Amino acid sequence: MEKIKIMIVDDHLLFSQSLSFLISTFKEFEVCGSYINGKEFTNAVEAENFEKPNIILLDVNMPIMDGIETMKWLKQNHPDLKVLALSVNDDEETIMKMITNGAKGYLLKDTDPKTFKEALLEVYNKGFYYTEIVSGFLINKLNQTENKIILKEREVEFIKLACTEKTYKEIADGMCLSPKTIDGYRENLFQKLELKTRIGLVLYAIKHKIVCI
Amino acid sequence: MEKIKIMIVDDHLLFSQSLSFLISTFKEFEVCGSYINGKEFTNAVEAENFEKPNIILLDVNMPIMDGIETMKWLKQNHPDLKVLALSVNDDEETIMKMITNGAKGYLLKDTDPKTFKEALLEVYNKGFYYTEIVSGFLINKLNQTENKIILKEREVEFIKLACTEKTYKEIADGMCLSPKTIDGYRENLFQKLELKTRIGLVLYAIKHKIVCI
DNA sequence: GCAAAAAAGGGGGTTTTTCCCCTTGTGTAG
DNA sequence: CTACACAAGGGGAAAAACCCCCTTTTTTGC
Repeated sequence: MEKIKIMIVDDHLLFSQSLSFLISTFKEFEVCGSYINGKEFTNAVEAENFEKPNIILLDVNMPIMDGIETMKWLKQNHPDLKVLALSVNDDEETIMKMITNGAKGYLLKDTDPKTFKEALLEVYNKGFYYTEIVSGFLINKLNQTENKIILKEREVEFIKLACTEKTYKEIADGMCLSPKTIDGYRENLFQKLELKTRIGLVLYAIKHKIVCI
Repeated sequence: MEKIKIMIVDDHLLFSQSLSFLISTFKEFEVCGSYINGKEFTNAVEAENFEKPNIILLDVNMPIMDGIETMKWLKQNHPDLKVLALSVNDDEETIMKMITNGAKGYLLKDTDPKTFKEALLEVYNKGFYYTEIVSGFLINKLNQTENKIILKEREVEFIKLACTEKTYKEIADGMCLSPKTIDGYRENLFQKLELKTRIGLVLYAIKHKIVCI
């Protein structure tokens, strides 16, 4: 019987190499490659001699090209490749981004090896594996009546500058706009995000990873 | 030849179990136990039938009782146990906290298995293993001429409130102080932390984990 | 294809908050 | 005795926040 081929994309070498050993103890699977970030992985996919794995284990937090970017790229270029996301992040936003970009499942790294193996088998056989946490999020996404907040590029730019010690005047200069326009951006965002002060905006930005500190 | 006994404390089951396999491929070592947080580990240490490992691999980010707390407990109760910290965090504060509390080394999880094995051997033989990143921090700690910033309890209280949408007047009410006293706290902190605005204070607080978001 | 709507940029003016400097009283530890 | 942290306050300038208003372009809905 031919083994199911697994590929690992994770920047934590200690983890990916160790995980290889764990997988090698499962008789149904074998690891056919591992990469330390999305860039290395996508480059490999583009190579001539690339042999498709059955499942890709994709980490979310990676340098250079992270899991979400990689997922987007795969959606565009190789939507047939099956990805099981593997991460420590359990926040809704990250999980939903991975799922909506085509990940077939999302496992936390504190999953026990038995469940992990089950997930691999399900992804291979049924095509997906959704844990309770993921399906929970999917359900209340449906009940949310599509009220998701979309920030425009220019707004994001403004938010990033608002998360510094700059005054609004300085921000205006930085964005080549009149301070009055900046005034408008602020008012708009305060209303849209239900905030009252710039402090709130900063907290919102950090919470939603618009800026990283 | 008797093998060197390794104990793993990490909440990421997938990682700790996988790491066990990796270690089992090293002929000099064997894993003699693993725990999913500091509490489980310290309980085990207290147990009658506890057999001391030669090296403890300790994760920093864990629920219930994290690496730093565990390190403090070990320093108090079992300073003879050798700990090699293993984490994804590479910020100076975390690393220094682990080292000053007695960790014999601090490895990042993106270390390659070869270096990892070297580190284990060095900790066992020489008693410590400091990577460049750690010794770098140690050196500029020495050059810092002990100017570390100590925040008083009341100041921390103020900072926490400053990281909300409250006005200074509301903060004053919350702390049962005059707004003018609050003014003093702010001025003091701005000078002490080299900040100019409340935004800066918020960013500082988040960066130094005074508040969590 | 055209109107309506939404997005992007700007203006004037007011109130509130923030920020900064400087002073005063009060315990208290050296 | 005095230096020092802590609490409180005054005055004033500068930002920030909050109003209502305007034009122009781009997008979108029949």
